[in-house]
Amino acid sequence: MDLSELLRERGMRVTSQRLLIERALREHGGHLTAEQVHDLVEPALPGVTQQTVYSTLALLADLGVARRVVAPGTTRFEAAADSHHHMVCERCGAIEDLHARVPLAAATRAAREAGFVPDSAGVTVLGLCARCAAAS
Amino acid sequence: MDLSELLRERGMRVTSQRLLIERALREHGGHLTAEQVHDLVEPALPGVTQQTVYSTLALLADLGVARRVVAPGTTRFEAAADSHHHMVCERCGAIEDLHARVPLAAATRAAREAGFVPDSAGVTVLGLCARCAAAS
DNA sequence: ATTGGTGCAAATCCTTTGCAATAGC
DNA sequence: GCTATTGCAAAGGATTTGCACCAAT
Repeated sequence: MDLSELLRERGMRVTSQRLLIERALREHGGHLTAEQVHDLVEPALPGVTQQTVYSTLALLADLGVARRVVAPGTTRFEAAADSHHHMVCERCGAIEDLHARVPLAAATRAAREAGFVPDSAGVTVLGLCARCAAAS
Repeated sequence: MDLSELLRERGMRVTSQRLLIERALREHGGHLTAEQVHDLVEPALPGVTQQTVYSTLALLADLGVARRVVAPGTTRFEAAADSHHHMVCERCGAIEDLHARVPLAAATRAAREAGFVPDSAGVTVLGLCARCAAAS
């Protein structure tokens, strides 16, 4: 299902801001801060404000099209394509994808048993990225 | 090893702020925001500033005595005692402990292979806490 | 006596909010 | 034309920084 349809289906308006921000997220592939998203779409949308980026990212997250990745200092966003895990550098805050198969069914089941309604689950590995490890 | 020794060993000063903040973290057991930590130690340390709390928490995290838990909106801190997982409510930001056995060796090994130097790893389940789920 | 820590104040950064203008329906 | 979205401006909250005083060594 494509974003335009999804928006129309919910009676929301299809704007170039929404389409372009979603595309930027999808094409970049990485974990972007709101500011990076702004800079990415600015050429195509001269004058977009950071606030529009924020509200659009929140909307995309609500729609399930984007995913919020909590990071030290700032929230980052990624396209909600495939599920993967994250390595977070404790020194510089960089986030990298981690591809590993981890069985999480037990975790989500335990969460559900605790009264929690799970939406998604993932592994976060904290440590030092290669660059910061080399520098110390 | 106790905090006083740890500090002395590194040539750092043993202050009541450091000892009491660490104790508050350990005795409370939960995931505290810097502000909550401040309010907890304020009775015993009249006039402590939020800045002292911040720098002390950063120090404790560096020493490995406390652990930073990245949460939406604000960073939280917990005593670095036992390793457990977290459920994070996407609506209200609450964090709860999740007790489940999840094999993470594969994840840390994959991280190491990617040049990352893992420090700790844990599962984060995103979703709605019982209270927020009931309210919607 | 030294100097690392703390308190105090102000600055900075990220994010949200209020309102008028604009653009999608 | 109606109203959700955007842009603009400002506020708010979390965290950091700079500097002078105090206290641990």
